[in-house]
Amino acid sequence: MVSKIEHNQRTSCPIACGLDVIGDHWSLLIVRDMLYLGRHEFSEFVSGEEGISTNILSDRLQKLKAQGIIDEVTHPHSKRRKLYFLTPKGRDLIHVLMAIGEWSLIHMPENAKMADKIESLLGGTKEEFVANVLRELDEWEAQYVIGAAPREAAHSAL
Amino acid sequence: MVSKIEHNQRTSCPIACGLDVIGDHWSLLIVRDMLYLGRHEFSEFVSGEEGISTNILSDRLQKLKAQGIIDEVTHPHSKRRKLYFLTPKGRDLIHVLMAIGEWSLIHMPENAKMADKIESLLGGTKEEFVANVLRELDEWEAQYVIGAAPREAAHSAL
DNA sequence: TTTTTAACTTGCATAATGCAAGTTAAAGGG
DNA sequence: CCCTTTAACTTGCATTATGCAAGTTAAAAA
Repeated sequence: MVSKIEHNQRTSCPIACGLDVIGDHWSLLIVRDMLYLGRHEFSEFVSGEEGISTNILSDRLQKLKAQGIIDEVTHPHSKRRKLYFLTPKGRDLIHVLMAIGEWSLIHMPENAKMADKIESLLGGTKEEFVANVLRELDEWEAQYVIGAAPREAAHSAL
Repeated sequence: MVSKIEHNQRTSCPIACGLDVIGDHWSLLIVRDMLYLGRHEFSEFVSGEEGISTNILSDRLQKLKAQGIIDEVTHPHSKRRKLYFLTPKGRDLIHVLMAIGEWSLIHMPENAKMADKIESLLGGTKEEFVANVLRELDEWEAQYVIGAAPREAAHSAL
């Protein structure tokens, strides 16, 4: 697979294509931060407990933006701060993250435990959980992202 | 995240835990080969169009086995050949692969196209597709893996 | 017995990562 | 206005992972 820098697909396989974009250790953790943990700023990602270093974070944010997975606006209170948020394409990664989380909880229960923040969102069914997460994002975006209309899930195919 | 060699968890987050095990470029492609493409031998993985090199393949097979995601038996026709197959834990990664594939087909349609082999398995609903894939694996295992009873999916939680 | 072949190793060059220490420009405070 | 702080990056450099080609080993085939 080699360099994710160039984002040149090696194969037309959907799985290989997807992995070329999100198949590294940090990208999906950043998406997780935005999706589940309410993080939106550079400093919030840095202070996550996995300890990403600033050069890698900077690099990944750039690549995720280039791929249309995230976007950014300047913080309303300060021009030197940025607020990152998921595009519809990025939001749809929730299904990938759910699958990974579910797999870990089932097959590595001794290691994996749910964060309190996430557990509190667990209302009932998986669908309700997804809806809760996306609604939270909508509310946040309505407040911070200018001109952001409530988004609808793109999901339907396959 | 650093070394996947030591498999030491950095976090109890299910997503981070999962990514520690399968969050590299090659592991999920190997699982894909076994799950969707009917590949079971070292040489078959090597000849895949993504072009994994033999040292990496050797390393990943070892790690996947150590994680209980795959297992191996010696080929019935030859003691120097091995047949690799997915454990129930490995099979359950089908949900992760489905999510990634689906995401790619929706959000990167210009790059991602389904393999013929996979397309032919697409009967109707997603559930039927999963069932078809798993049934194929059962049939293969019944033939090659001694003492392998038909497995049932572990999926239910979350 | 000699030659193939499958499945690995090994060595070495290149690329990606981690870590610490800058850098730059906006905010805030006096 | 000037000095300090801070957010978001860069840069340099050591460490680690990856890619590639060339072995190695032991079982099969000829």
